[in-house]
Amino acid sequence: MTTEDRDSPGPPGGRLLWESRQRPGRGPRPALSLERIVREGIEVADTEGLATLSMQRLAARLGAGTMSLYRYVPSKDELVVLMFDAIIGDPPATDPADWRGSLRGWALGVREAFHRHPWALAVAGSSRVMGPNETAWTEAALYALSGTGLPPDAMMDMLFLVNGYVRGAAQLSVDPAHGPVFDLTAVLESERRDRYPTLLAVVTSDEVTEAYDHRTDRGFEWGLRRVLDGIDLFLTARREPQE
Amino acid sequence: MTTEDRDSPGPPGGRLLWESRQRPGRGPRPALSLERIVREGIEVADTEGLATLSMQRLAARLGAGTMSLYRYVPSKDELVVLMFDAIIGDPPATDPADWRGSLRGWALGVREAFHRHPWALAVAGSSRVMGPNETAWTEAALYALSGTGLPPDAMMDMLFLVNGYVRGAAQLSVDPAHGPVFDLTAVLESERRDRYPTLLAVVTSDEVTEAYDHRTDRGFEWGLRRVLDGIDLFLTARREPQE
DNA sequence: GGAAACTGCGTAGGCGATACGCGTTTCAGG
DNA sequence: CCTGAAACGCGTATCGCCTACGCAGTTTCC
Repeated sequence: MTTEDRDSPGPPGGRLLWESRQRPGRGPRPALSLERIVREGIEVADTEGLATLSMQRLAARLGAGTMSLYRYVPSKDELVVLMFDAIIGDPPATDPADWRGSLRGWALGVREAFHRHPWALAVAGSSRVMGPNETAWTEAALYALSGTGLPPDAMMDMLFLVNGYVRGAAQLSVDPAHGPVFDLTAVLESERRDRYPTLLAVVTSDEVTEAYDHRTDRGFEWGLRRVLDGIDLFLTARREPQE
Repeated sequence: MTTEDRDSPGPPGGRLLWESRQRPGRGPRPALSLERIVREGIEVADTEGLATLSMQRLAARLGAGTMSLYRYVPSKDELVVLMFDAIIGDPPATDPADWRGSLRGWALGVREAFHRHPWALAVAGSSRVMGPNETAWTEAALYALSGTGLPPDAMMDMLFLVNGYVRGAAQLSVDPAHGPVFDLTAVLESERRDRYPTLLAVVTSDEVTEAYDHRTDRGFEWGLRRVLDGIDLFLTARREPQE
């Protein structure tokens, strides 16, 4: 991380996320717009990484002075949060009658967003105000679960479980810095390599079944199926108390 | 993240992680040691967050000049990676005859480390060279799975699944900035709150079953059990091909 | 025809990482 | 011993970044 971690004492206000902005009549017409700034920020983060995103570079790209951006955004952190909510977008439709299919689509949607915008993973990991879109995703997942008859906190937990898997798996298969996720060269060259016999056997094995590759959608879905199976088992057992 | 996301173009070299360091005879005795610097860095990150960790502050704490640290560490990024491998420590013992119990202990161990050192989550999410300890954890998990008879890549996948859940769940229950993980006040005060009926019903519900609380070990284990159940189901089905 | 409400943005302050080089310490080899 | 090479501590300086402040120009309202 290069320290990209923005973790300030308190999360940003999020006023821009939730309050409706209206332009007052007075004053010159703004040359930029919040939307354009956010869009360009996403573009930079996508192509060159979040770490290289600076207010000066962003302003230059927009043909504006650095400080002009601060007429639209109170701070860089707030901008990043806005970028995050923007790329998350709208959740897919979910159906309480089909929690499994709904959660599957939901999970694939989250994963896709993280794959398209690797920097978003780091943002998701920071404490922040949830934006309208992210909240809508939460709502969609809970709605999908609302047909299961689970108590509220158990629903929340299902969400944590699925969300946890999606995030973790994405983190392992997405590289924020456009490099290899697992760099094992150091291990292989180390004189201590015999401390890791199983790992070396696995890594050097020629036997590669594509179905399991987590960098592919199929690999991701394979793991997701295990998670949903686990949930299913729980729900079934719950419906039929003693067998 | 406040941007904690340190994502530079390439991961740090990791020489210090893997190469055995030996002090040459020449020159004055070092006043500091790599161990002491790493330890103090962890201390700062634990108590004040990774974002507040700067080379100057760290040096001051150690009673040294800022640039003295660079005699021990090539860059701050490398230091952070060393800190990560240090806090991960040694994995618990695992047993191929009991993959489930082993993976459970493994997962709890990872979770505990992340809870003790919240900043480590951000580091784990960045691309980096795996250190000896982290590699040992990987080895331990694969060793636990080596008794299942799965092909190598399927073992890797199991590891991804469990690791994914652990990371994701930790991320959701650990706050890197010592604040509330979910800040819903903005949602509740928003005029758009009726867009999230299920969420609001769940959140405002009085019904709280502690068993599901993911911030507790019990809640975490509850989700973990679903994951392991899913794996178990897969292994069983695999052993009995057509029922 | 002001005054008020905005706008763009130059300037400057403060902090952080770290390259460079100097003076000093220590030891190996003569 | 003595001397030069190897290491060490660290002051200085550069560069990049976020952002507070304030000014000058613009538009609208009364």
